[in-house]
Amino acid sequence: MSKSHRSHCPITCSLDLIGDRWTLLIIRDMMFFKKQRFEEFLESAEGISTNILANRLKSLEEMNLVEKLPYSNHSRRMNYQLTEQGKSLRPVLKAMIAWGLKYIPDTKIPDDDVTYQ
Amino acid sequence: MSKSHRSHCPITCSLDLIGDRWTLLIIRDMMFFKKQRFEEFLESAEGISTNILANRLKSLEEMNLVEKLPYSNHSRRMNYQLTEQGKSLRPVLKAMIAWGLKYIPDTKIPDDDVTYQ
DNA sequence: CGGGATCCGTCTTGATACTG
DNA sequence: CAGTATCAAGACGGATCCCG
Repeated sequence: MSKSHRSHCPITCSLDLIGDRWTLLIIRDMMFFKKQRFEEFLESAEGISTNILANRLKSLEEMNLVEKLPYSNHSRRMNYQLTEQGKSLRPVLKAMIAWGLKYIPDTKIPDDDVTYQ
Repeated sequence: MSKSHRSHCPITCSLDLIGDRWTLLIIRDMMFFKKQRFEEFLESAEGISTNILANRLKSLEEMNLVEKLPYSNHSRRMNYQLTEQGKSLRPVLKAMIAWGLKYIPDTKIPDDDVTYQ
């Protein structure tokens, strides 16, 4: 990710940026589950380890898909939030949700939840 | 890819199946560029190596996104074609194309071409 | 305590050479 | 032409440590 582009193809370039097993999961957490903190991503993203998470958050910042803001003046706590460019990935995630729900057995949206909107 | 699911989340599961740097590129070649043969994918998919291509094609077959058909009786040539399930990934690719074109500099659709439809 | 960095063993990926 | 074998490089998981 975030390496030099392999081509001018928008699919190839998109995959260069977000085509791994974790990046879109972190964006999902921010977009649909309103997660904002390191520890929340750790819990939510099915088994990501701390070094990988730190690495992906840094990449996402460098790609301007996410911005890192201090939680308050008196805490080291950080908030990670989607930028406009990050939010614009919603149609991509929605398309994947629709495809997954239709074609992958056992995928579902939790009924007690209004997520994925 | 094609390992056991990490969860019931349709995004996570979709990423388990197609969330790597090559799989969607091969599907792009079949869907938009009408490629069907091993060698065509090798040329088109910006530097994929033969073992990775063979591996991904096998995975795609096992996931029933692609089917492998003999080209003729008297040739070892194989044709790889999208199944209905594979074709149903079009909206995902279209969403990535739209995002890439809008947010990644230097991405473009070749003007002499009517691809990506 | 939150947010990482570092180290290490393992698993995955990939470039290259080779084969039917 | 369409792959397989080999082996090196890199990505990853988990534990541990660190720093404010």
